[in-house]
Amino acid sequence: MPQTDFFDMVFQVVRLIPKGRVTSYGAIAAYLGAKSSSRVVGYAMNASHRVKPKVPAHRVVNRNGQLTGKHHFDTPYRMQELLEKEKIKVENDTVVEFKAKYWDPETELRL
DNA sequence: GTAATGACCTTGG
DNA sequence: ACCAAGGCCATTA
Repeated sequence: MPQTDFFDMVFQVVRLIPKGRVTSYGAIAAYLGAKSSSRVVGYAMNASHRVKPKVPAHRVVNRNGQLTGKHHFDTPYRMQELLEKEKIKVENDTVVEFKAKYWDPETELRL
């Protein structure tokens, strides 16, 4: 499978996201050193379904905190359900208190 | 092989 | 303050 290292790194970071926390594509891209390639991160999520260890893509949202990719899940409700399971409130396809639950790899992982 | 798209973000007018 | 366009990497047609 032509999954490049970029994808793998994205999956790694996404899998490292603590429970009850969310992050944004740009944050992961920035952590990888490619803040401009935030699109690739989103594409990686799309491929996350094919990866062996499924990646918690539901914890990844855009900079606005909106569940833009919920439509790409098995069902549009799946993402919200998973988020609610993590004690993350979601309203109007948007994470409530997003900034409060925001998890920045550069700040948390980098230390 | 070229062209277009995509779960985005940043910058310019 | 708002609207528009560009850029990045990989995949698919």
